[in-house]
Amino acid sequence: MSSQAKRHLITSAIPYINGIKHLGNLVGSQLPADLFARYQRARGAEVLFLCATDEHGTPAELAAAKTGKPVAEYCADMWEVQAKIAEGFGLSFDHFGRSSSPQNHALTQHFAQRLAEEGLIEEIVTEQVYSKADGRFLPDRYVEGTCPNCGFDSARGDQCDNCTKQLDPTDLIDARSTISGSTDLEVRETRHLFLKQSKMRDTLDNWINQKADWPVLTTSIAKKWLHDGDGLQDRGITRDLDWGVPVMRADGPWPGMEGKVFYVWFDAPIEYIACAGEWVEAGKGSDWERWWRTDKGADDVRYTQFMGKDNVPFHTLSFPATIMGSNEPWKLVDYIKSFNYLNYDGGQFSTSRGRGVFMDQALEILPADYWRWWLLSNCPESSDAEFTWDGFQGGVNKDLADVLGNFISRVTKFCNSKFEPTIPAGGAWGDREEALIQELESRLRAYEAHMEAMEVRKSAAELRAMWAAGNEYLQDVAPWSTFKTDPDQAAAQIRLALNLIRIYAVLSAPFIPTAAARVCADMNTLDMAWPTDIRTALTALPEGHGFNVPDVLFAKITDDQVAEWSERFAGTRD
RNA sequence: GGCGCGGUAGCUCAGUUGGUUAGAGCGAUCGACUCAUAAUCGAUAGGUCGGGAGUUCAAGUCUCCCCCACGCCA
Repeated sequence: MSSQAKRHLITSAIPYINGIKHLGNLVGSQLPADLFARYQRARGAEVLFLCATDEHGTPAELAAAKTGKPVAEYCADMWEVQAKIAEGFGLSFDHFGRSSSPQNHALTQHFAQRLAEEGLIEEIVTEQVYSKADGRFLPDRYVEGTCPNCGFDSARGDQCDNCTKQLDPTDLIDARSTISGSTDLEVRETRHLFLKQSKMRDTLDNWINQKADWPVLTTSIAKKWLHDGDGLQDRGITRDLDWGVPVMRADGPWPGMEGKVFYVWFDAPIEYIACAGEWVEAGKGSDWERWWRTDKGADDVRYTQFMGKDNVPFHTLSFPATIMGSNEPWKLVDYIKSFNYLNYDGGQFSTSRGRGVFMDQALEILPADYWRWWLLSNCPESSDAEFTWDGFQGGVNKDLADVLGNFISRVTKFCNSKFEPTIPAGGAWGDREEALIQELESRLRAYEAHMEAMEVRKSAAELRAMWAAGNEYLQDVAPWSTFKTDPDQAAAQIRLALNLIRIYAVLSAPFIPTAAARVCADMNTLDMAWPTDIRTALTALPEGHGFNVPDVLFAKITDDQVAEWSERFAGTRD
């Protein structure tokens, strides 16, 4: 890749503060983003990898109320929880921020003012359901009642789940608040700010049309929203809530907007930028504008976003509309990598039903690398993917335990028993070694190209093939046989194999960082240099270099465990 | 209902701008080896590429219709 960028800004879709995410959420954004960030760092690029919690909105308020905590405290606590779990999965964020940060408040208000100055904000009076008992306006989906169409008694204000008819809250018969159950509701007028996305439509359309190299999933969703029906619609960017960024201009109050906050979809993506400011405030960096302002050094940055398909409209349209509409030199995204959904054993993961494996539970039962490997090597790239316990057990046991783990085990133990726990001297390479080098060189180039292109599954397959090549080599040259007649030749063979272990650790680290670090520790080396030239890299550990014979690197998942876990995580199915 | 993504070996999936006998991993069967986490390596079997029509010298790969699954509908 001659055009390889040297500076990478990478963001993962920011998870909502309300609760712990499941494996489908993880594999749809944070995990592949981490893979890419780790790979780029390993290749020597300068990387700023950012993520945060998305904290505003009604669901957070309600979740906090349920726990009896003030919403700010609830969010602070849940941020801790999510940050700790992210750390457990080895997600190497340079900073894990919060959309409720002062930086985001300031930037959100700044963008709103800029958009207003550019004529892209319109004030519109709308009608909203107000609950006197709750003392608040209710979002459509928090109003329930009987569907006027089919008679279903739990139809929501936005749609009836029974007959799928789209509704207006005022259509409902015997409407009630889902928060308190109160039927003391009334329709009140309220004034809100709308972002005039429709004025940006042609600009966005032209921009998307230039992105021929983006995943079809990304562009098809964007184009659908641009061209479907009447085209891109203006969107309300404010709400009648307490918890959020107050609707103000950067330089003062916004008359008529007192007591209102910006809607979560407006402030959440701005947190990508604000997070860089938090990164500086946390003392981890010194100049965030160098990453985000093309007039201040960010013109050579390549910015890549990772997200699930449900987030694509915001990232292809709404957020770019905010950025472009500001008419300021902010860095626009260069590439949007989007993912489909991961299903759980024939159905969807379900938070409400406790169906499927959630991030905290996953870490309780197995090391992060097991999940990282399987999720990434089976990630929902071209279509929805399926998690099954059989598939997970088979994949992990075969790839990690048998192919990689056992290779390390057989090589180190053989060396230890026939020689010493030291890289043995003697012998020389021949044709078989040359053939192996050729194969690895060729596979490594393919691996690099796939990683650069964020072809996650293909990258994993290529990496695995490199692991397998080591086993093929060993089987061919059979050092256990050559040792009997020509110990020097066996020494040369096992010396190569021991060096291969270090190379595998380096190449595999983006996928399985913890195991890779452990292997390097066992091999007694700090040399994590990318093996650009395989031939040279195969001599990195010199003759006489001592190592520790490692314990089992990946214990296998047993049938009993699978039986127990499939029962435990099945949830309450109907 | 509209739109979107798919429907390729038992399973999970690759298949570039249409071009010789449709590929991989797992699983299965057989064999080799015995250093290793009963691991590894090799070989074999297995597909009328959802169905139908069409364009073309040539279609999994383009066009139209239909069927099925999943998702979205602000």
